[in-house]
Amino acid sequence: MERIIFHVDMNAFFASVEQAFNPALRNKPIAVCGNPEKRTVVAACSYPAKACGIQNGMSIGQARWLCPDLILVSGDPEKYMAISQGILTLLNQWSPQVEIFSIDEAFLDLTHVHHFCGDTPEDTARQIKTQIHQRHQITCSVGIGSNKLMAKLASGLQKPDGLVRLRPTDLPGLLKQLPIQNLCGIGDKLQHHLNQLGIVTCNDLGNTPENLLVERFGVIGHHLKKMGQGIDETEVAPSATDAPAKSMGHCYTLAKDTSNRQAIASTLLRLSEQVARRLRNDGCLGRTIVLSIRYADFSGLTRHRTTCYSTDNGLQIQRTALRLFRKHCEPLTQRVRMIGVSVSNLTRDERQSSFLKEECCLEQIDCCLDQINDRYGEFTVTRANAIAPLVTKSHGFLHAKPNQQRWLLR
DNA sequence: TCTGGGGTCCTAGGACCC
DNA sequence: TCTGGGGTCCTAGGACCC
Repeated sequence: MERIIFHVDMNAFFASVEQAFNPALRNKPIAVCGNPEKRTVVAACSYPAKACGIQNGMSIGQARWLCPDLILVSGDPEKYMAISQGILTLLNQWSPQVEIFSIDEAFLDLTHVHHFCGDTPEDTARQIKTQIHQRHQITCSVGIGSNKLMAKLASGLQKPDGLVRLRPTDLPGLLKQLPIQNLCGIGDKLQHHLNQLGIVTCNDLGNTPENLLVERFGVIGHHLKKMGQGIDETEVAPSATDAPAKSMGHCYTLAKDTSNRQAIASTLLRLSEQVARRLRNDGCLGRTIVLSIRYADFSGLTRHRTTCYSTDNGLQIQRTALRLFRKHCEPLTQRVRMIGVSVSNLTRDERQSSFLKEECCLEQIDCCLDQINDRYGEFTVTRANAIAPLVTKSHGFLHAKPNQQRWLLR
């Protein structure tokens, strides 16, 4: 039996949500980004903005150059997550097999649903689109195919507000022209390597001898060959909405590239505190600390260290991250552009080690910090050395010194 | 005009055990 | 006493996604 797989893809999701909440933004070129005062890029843009040539990932300067009337909106991830949850609830009413692919995309397996009811898949898709629009005032494109690969390709063929069904008989014509980078899973690096082998279209990929692909790319060679032929046997795997996170992290692009060690250490501490706060909020402890660095020339590295203990303490995370930095990045040969800290190897917090004196003390401090920052906002109180380079005479120091730390009250 | 941020998954390779 | 080979687990690092 031919499978009936839907790929539901929200159109310009973040921008559409902002327009739904603020009618004054509708039908205008808008771009959702980070803090427009800092180095940031376009995370999503409306269709009038796309018409000016603006694309996701583009710098704000370039976007403004292309579209001087562009309206910049600072993104609100919590709002997008709430809408995404609402859409997921709606999709779950259509099939028990719904796989969340990202905040604005999902796969549905409707094979058995359509086996038992009279509606065509296209009818169902139209009903889903109508429901989403009525409830959230945003449009989506639905792709229908006999597997996830084809469904995703189909949804990309008509935007915005599209509905495309690809049947197996449509495949040969489509794959003949389609560039390989349109396939989900082929990014810049893989595309470059494949192009070097003369493989440009999906058809080229599907016709390449499998042993050549395996020889060049290892085990993914088998998978690449199938992708080029439009074959995808993977199931729609229902996502557990309460599945625990596998890692948590934050990264920060500095206002200016720097080789100032104190600024780097402060940023590491600030990021570590942010990560630690999330770990505590989610009741998690992490054992592997990951440092990511991007240099001025955009080269970068990622280095891990797995510790013998699990932690949710910002200072402990920062110490490990700093050790990684000293070991792998110093002496610095060029300025640092971006710094990231994340924690993986997560477990539930059982507080088995909390009887250790130092940890008890650190936990109490963290608890107080969380209460203050929850009430008055992030970074109301933080370790002074987390923002030391930013401190001016106008800031007030609070000279409590638990563990030889200084605290800064904003 | 000058390139963000938050994740997951996969593979290679080493350590370890039987 | 010395040691092959298979399997599993863990870690590190990169590629990829939106």
